[in-house]
Parts: sequence; C-alpha cells; structure tokens
Amino acid sequence: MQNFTKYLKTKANIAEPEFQLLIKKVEFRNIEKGEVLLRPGEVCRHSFFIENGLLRSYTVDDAGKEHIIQFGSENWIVSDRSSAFFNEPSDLFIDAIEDTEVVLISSDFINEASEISSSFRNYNQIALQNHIRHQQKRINLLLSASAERRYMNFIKLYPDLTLRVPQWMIASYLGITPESLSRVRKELAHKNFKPN
Amino acid sequence: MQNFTKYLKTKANIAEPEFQLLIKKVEFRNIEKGEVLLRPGEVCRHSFFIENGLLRSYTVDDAGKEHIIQFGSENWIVSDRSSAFFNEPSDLFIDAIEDTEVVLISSDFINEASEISSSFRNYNQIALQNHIRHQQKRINLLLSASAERRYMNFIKLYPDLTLRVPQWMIASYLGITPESLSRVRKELAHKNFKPN
DNA sequence: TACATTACTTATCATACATCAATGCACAGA
DNA sequence: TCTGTGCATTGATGTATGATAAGTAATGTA
Repeated sequence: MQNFTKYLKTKANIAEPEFQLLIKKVEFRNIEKGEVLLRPGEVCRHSFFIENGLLRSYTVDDAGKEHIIQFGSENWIVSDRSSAFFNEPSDLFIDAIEDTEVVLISSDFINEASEISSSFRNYNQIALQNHIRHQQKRINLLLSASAERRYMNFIKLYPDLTLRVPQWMIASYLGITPESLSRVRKELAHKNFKPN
Repeated sequence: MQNFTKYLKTKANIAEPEFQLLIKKVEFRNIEKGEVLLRPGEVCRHSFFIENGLLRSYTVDDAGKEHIIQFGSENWIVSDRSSAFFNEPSDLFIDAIEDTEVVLISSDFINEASEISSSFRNYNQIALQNHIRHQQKRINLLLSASAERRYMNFIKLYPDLTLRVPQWMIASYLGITPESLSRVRKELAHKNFKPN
C-alpha cells in the first residue's frame, strides 16, 4: 500500500499517529481483469483507491450500449460518489480493465479521517472541487467539440491511458463509435498529427 | 433577502447569533436583464444566490457559438465554482436572462461560515455532492441520449425553466440547434406527448 | 396603431457520425 | 501449428442533426 500511504501522508498531510489509527480502517484487495466491483442497483459502499492497475466506471443504456464515465489508474480513486455519499442505489458498473490492486475506502473512513484531521478535510474538499472542474470541462467539450477535437483533448490529457485503454473504450468515453474513432485517428495520422 | 435568510437559517441551519454575524458579510444587488456578471479571463469572486429572477452561465467557442452550462432561478446559486475555489481565471460568462435580485457570496463568506458553523460546512458538502451528481447525470445523457430524450428529460427536470427560458437557450443547454429543438417539439406534439 | 426586434417554425440541402458487414490481425489456448 | 476470439480498420449506406435561408408569430416600443 505504498501509494496509498504516500497519498495519506503527503497529499492529505496526515501525521504519523493519526495515520496509524486510520490505516487499520482500510482493506486491501487484488482485483482480476474483468472483475465487477459495483453494479447498478447496488449502493456503492467503497471508493477504490488504485495502487496499480486500471478501473473504469460506466453505464449501460436501454439498447445495451456501454458509456464510460471514468477511467482510473494508479493513485486515482474510482467510485460512485453520489451513491456512496447519499446512500442511494448506483446507476453505474465499476470493473477492472487490468489486474488491479485497490485499497477499499469506506464512507466511515472518510468521516473519521475528516474528524481527526482538518488537513484531510481540506484535501477532500479539494478533491471534490477538482471533480467538479473536470466534469464541467467534459460537459463543455461534449456540448461544443467535434469527435476529432474531443479525441485530441483526450490524448493530451491522458497520454498514458491512450496507450493502455482499448480504443473502443476510449470511443465510448468520448461518446462516439469505435469505427468513428478509427477514422478520426486515420485523419489525424494523415494530417501528420503527433501527440504533444 | 427573505429567501437567502431562509436558506441560511433553515437549510444550512445557522442559529440566530451566527446569522447576525454572517449576514453583514453579504451584499445585495439588482441585476438588469442582459447584465453580465462574469466574463472569461476574470476570476469569479462571488457566487450569486438568486432571490428572484434567472441567471445563466455559458461558454463561447471559437466559432462564436454559446454553450449553456447552467441555469439558475430562485433559491439557486450560480457561480464558476472552479474559478472561485481555485482562484483561477474563468472560462465562463454569467449573465441575467431576466431582471434578477442576487445576494453576493464571497469565498470569505463561505470560509467564515464554515468555521463558525459545522452545519453550514455540512450543507456546503451536500451542495458539492449534489453538483457532482447532477453533472454526472448530464454527462451520461450527453453520451447516451438522442436530442429528443435529452429534451424530454429537461422538461421533466425543469418544468418551470421550460416556460421561462427561450427555446434557443434550452437548445444550447442540450447541445443542439434551435432548429433541431423545434423539430423535436413538433415530433413530440405529433406523438401527442404531454409533459407528465 | 405601426414598426422594429426577437423568437420560433418550416423547408432544403449538407455533413458528421452511426450502422452494418467484411476483412485483417494479433494473441491465447488447444 | 492451428484455430478461436476480440479488436481495429475499411467500405458502403443510412440518418439524425447541422447550416442556411426564409417565413410567421410574438413582443416590445414609439
């Protein structure tokens, strides 16, 4: 749990004694590729801090089509925040794109950590605000940008994911079909586009 | 400032003595229809609590096209949260769709209120989580739903706004053109669709 | 009342992207 | 080595929505 430890100690700035208290509250798990961690209808009881590996959250519409809401790799947290916070059934699937090691974070953990440490509270606040900022950018892109521009934005933001995630999932994240993404990529190659 | 008072006292559960302290910190303003409260490049120094009237926030893309991020009417808060929280220049315009009375809420106010009152802190937390939930639903709709379904969802969620907001703005919020929205409406009328 | 302005609709044509189907490839398991 | 399965590519075709232009209705205002 090196990454999670580092996350608590440096990012959330938790001191050693509090750390010793808190660390007992979390659980460690190995997830196999393809394993499902959350299904629609269930309440999301844990947030997943990713030590290493790759998770995604997504919805499935009436036509059975998947729409990816979020990817998460090392040092990210994947969760259905709304479901976890409001204790209501989720609309999402969460599953593993690669074999993944996660730290299970319960709502209790968050609450206790917030009580114990004002710096954790602060960090949590920042995380929420970041989430909002990120979502707003995505909404704006979905409203205003073509498939090509959305894809270019994606590889600029997530060069690592671009390599690790299968293309059809990227397409799903961008709100287009795999075929369209393939054509977009061909176009870009043609235009001699290079990432960076 | 009846609505705002009620908001602080009942929703955020602020007691009378704290209320007296806090209320001095806010400012009241009348905004004329069309007046601009925030422009891209500026840092969003205030959140706007709406006593009555109607605001919107929106971006303008390279082609000069507007994309509406949010509407806000009575008892809602309109703001660029990211800009306000992180103290960074905004990408958004905020302006008034109707003559509007607002209460100006500064970051200082939020911070002080959070220190004074744990119930305010709590309420603020809930507001952030609500925002995230709302944005996620919108992202999911933009990824998965047709123009028609997005519109149907809109009138179900915001029957009041459907009447008060000009159609071309609703179209902009949904990510379609006014012409398309007009077509969708015709279709729905044809199918004998009634709200509710 | 008349005139200007703004909002909404309708019609036509254009296009980005979806859908469907076929093919090629790589990798995993027999 | 063969074969199956999943993914990426490509081509042909379809369709929802965009762009443009014009008309009509509604609203404001002199």
